[in-house]
Amino acid sequence: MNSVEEKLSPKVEALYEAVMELLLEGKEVRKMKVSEITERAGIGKGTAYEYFESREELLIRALEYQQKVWAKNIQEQLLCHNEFMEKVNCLFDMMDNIMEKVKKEAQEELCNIFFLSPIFRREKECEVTKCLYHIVEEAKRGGALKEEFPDEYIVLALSGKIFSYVSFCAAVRDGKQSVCTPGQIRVYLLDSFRMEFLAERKEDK
Amino acid sequence: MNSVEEKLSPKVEALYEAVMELLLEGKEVRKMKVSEITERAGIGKGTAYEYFESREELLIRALEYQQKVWAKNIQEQLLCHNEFMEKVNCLFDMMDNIMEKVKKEAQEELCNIFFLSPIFRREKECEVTKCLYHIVEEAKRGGALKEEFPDEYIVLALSGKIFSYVSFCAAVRDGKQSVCTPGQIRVYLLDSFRMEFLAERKEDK
Amino acid sequence: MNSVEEKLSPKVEALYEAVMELLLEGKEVRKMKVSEITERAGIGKGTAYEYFESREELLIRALEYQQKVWAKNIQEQLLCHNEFMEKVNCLFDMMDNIMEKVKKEAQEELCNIFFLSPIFRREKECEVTKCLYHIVEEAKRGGALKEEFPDEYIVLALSGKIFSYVSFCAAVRDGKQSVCTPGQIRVYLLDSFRMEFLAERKEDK
Amino acid sequence: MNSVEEKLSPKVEALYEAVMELLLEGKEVRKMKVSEITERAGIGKGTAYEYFESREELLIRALEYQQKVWAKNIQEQLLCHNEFMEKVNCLFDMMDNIMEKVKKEAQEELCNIFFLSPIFRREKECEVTKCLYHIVEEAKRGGALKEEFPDEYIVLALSGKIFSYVSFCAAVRDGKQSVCTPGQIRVYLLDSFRMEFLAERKEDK
DNA sequence: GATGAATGAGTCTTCATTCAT
DNA sequence: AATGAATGAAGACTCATTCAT
Repeated sequence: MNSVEEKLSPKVEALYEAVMELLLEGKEVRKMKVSEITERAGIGKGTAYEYFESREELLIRALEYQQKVWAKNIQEQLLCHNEFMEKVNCLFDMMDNIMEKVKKEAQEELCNIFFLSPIFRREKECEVTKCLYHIVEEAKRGGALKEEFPDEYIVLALSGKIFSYVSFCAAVRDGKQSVCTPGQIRVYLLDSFRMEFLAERKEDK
Repeated sequence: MNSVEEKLSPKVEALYEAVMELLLEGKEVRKMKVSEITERAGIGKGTAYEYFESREELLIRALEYQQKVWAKNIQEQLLCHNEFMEKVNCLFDMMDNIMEKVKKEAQEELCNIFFLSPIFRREKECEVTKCLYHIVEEAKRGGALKEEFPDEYIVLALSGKIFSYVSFCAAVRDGKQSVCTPGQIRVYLLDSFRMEFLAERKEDK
Repeated sequence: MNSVEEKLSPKVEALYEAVMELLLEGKEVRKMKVSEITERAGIGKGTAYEYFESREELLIRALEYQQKVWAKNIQEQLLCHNEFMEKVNCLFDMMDNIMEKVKKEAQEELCNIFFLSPIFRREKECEVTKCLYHIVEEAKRGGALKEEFPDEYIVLALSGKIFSYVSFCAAVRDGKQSVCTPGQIRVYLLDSFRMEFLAERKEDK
Repeated sequence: MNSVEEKLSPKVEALYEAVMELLLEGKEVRKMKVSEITERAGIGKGTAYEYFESREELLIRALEYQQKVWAKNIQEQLLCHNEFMEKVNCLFDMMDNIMEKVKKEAQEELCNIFFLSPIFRREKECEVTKCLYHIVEEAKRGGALKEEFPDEYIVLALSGKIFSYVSFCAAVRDGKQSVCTPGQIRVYLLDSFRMEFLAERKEDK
């Protein structure tokens, strides 16, 4: 029912995978050559043009698709948790997992593509942002979150903290000298979120 | 005394300005041609190569320089304010000013270059981040900020909020439907920062 | 069985031919542009780079190939003669033929490439020099040449005389005032060679 | 009285010297940049154009001049010897001396310029060739050489032998595997010349 | 459908030459 | 006279896209 489930043509799938492989290996998207991608995908160069109008379109579709795949994974993972803060915690865990798999050089590129670009080009509503809205709305209905803040601000704050965390981790991995460990920063960020947004009746839980 | 004050060769200055002009007009840095830059600068193509090894170096130097110029402006502006939260407020104002001058298409690029890249490549410590550290340390010494948080986390939280604000504004300008106005978001973000980090004895002031 | 026989890709062949055409028309190899060569070959500029890493490689391969072709022709021609001095005579004839086909401006270039360079870069043993060694060894075995001289010196002397002849002819064609005709010079050179190297029992043959 | 004696402008002299230095260091003449030459000469780039129309002219004049200088040296050296074969021997010695001073990479270039080019462009009669004519004529007048050969052929043969010797030495220095030593080749070449051209009455001398 | 050889527009970069100082 | 900053024509090379097979 979701476009992610739709079977992709095997060639298209191979192309999407090739783009992601190269990305995770630290290749900048703008520097990916069509020949590299098709070679990696194990298909002929011309074949890419059977499925896409241009290199540009191929890249955009590949990244779009990957976002949907990740959003779907995130949704599934979040289903494993009932409590709101557990879900938030789980989000941080997933970020850790993704960033660990990725070459240092790819981290910035990845954040650009999956954090920044969706933020700026809202028209193509970011799939991951939708997840955030979803759990925020749910938590509000469940009374876990304070009523006074609009969802929009809560989501903005949450994604801001996630972004802060990810960028801090990336900088540390990149050799930056830091006073705090990523773990400490994570505790600070989660505590801060809890203090600001969690409904008081948390205590009776 | 600062390298920003050093008189640049007029040709170099023209080149730097040309890069910034193009950037503010929404041209992606990676797509800027040497010919475009030199044409805009009003000099011959070869002249760029009298001062820079390559297109790459020209672009890097131009962006580096611009960051220093901006950091210097920020420092000067911040001197006009005594109280910490006034300085923070001033930072938000300056972000508004910069982003207003910029074409829609340039906003993302600008954030990439002046927010994200410095975050990821810490070795070349971001000039703007240094300003943040500076005012945080000063505020701590003055007793305006809670002692319990390390400077590193405070700076991270502050830059996270600034980034959230900027990206929200950009999205709104870009036509995104939103419940809140940028002004409201700004209030939320500043309040949140105040609640989390400001020392209690604020009241007796 | 020889690499010259191997069918070249038609594009490569066209490129090699184009280089030779330009060379024979008097164009200096170092001044040949890729665009000129491909245009002459009737193919696209990019195509040259499908087959060669660089302009440099294209030129080197083209000249290498041409040398092999000529060496092969020379070998074949030499098979038509049994007696050693007839073969030497034939070599002079072939030089005449080649140089006649060539524009005045190309003669020096041609000698540089096919005489001098191989002399200096012996590692890539000159194909034509190999022919000389071959007929000298054969003649020695057949008793036509004196035993007292090493093959190396005989070949050196022979190629020296050929070179003297060719350069003399070139100078005359170029308008140099000369006392002797090329024909007379040729006689002198061949007589000299005969006197120095031919075995005495020549007469009883 | 000779143009070599005429005092050159110090700038021109510096330029000529710079060209020779670069040449002897193995720099190909066609790859010498005006900036390299003027830098080496210790003068401004524009200054070269005060004295020469173009880079081309500068290079041609520099090489011409150098040939004259060498021809003059050769003439002077030859004056130290009375007997013809001593002079020839001396020529070989001088070639050895020159080639020894020169970087391996420069040897081919040098031979091209000072042997081949003069051969092909006779109009600008080679200074060194003039020396050869001079000693041949002198030796003939003195009865040291056979009358039967025209001077032209004798000079051609002599220069051919010198060229053979030089190229052989260069190849050996360049690592070529050889049966003979340069010394042996030299003996063969000189003996050959002696046998072919020296008048019989040598013995009674 | 699939291919990959062929293409050539588009770029960076070099360097001989000029000319204002 | 001497300079060297400025120039821009020229040329090598890349790579997205096409199209005949």
